[in-house]
Amino acid sequence: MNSEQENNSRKFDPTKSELEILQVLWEHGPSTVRFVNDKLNESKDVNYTSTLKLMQIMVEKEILKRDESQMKHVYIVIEDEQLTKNHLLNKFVDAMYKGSAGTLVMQLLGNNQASKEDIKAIKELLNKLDNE
Amino acid sequence: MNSEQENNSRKFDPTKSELEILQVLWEHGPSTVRFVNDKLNESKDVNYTSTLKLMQIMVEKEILKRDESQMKHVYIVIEDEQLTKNHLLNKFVDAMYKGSAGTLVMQLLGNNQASKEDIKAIKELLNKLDNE
DNA sequence: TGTTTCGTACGAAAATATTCCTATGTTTGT
DNA sequence: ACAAACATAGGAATATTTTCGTACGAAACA
Repeated sequence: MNSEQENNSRKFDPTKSELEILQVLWEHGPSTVRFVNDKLNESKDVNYTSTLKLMQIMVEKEILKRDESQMKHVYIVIEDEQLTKNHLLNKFVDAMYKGSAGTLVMQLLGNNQASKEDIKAIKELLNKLDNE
Repeated sequence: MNSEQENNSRKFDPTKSELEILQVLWEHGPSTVRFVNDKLNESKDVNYTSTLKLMQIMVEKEILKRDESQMKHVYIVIEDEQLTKNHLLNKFVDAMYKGSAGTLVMQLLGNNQASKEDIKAIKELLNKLDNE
């Protein structure tokens, strides 16, 4: 169905690198640059000041805010994780499936990209939706 | 479930603009630059030679091939649409939901982003999967 | 045939995104 | 107090993506 719920969320389009940072923050909550950088370095090679710079830019863009009360600033995601993911998901569905969520799910289910547990959970959710 | 089926498809990562072009070609089949550019101009403002350049680059990258037998070259998508979408979907799921397709579907279903028809179709597909 | 229109090729400019160097100050430990 | 380790700030260098100006040949047509 349509997914153009053009929510209040302002046009927010994290770049690839910004998304990597967001993922760390989503997973671990408010963090210092050092922590985020260490996490990033588990999978790629990036200099501390690069991460710092990026996070500073994200503050400017109001993607993050930070607590400067300590010397080691703590960065916090501003928009709720689910809201952001929702927004990105909608964008993705619109772009790739012309807004048809059903088509996407079809593809997901039809290509064995969902586990047994996934499928079970989905069925339960569907049942729950039925009873409403 | 994991969705790292690292398929044969080479690492293919269309940029934003490239994706817009792919969408036109997916929807309308092999097309000339003129046609694609006109389509793009329905929603944004872009110069003919910009689109041309982009499509030429996509040929270099082997995202597109082209038929030069006519003066007006006809551009054709190389990789199958579904394969590409699959690949992008996997990437998206991995990035946003740590590879859990179920989580994504949850979000989709849980947020009224799926229509009644979508839901019906999904149920049917689930039943079909059951009977296999 | 001359001119206008439409096509491709190519390089360079402009806009974005990413990385990191350098300066400078704070904390930690000896 | 001094050195080493660590923090931020900011600008510059790179890399990538996107846009478009210019050149030039083919087609359309008056």
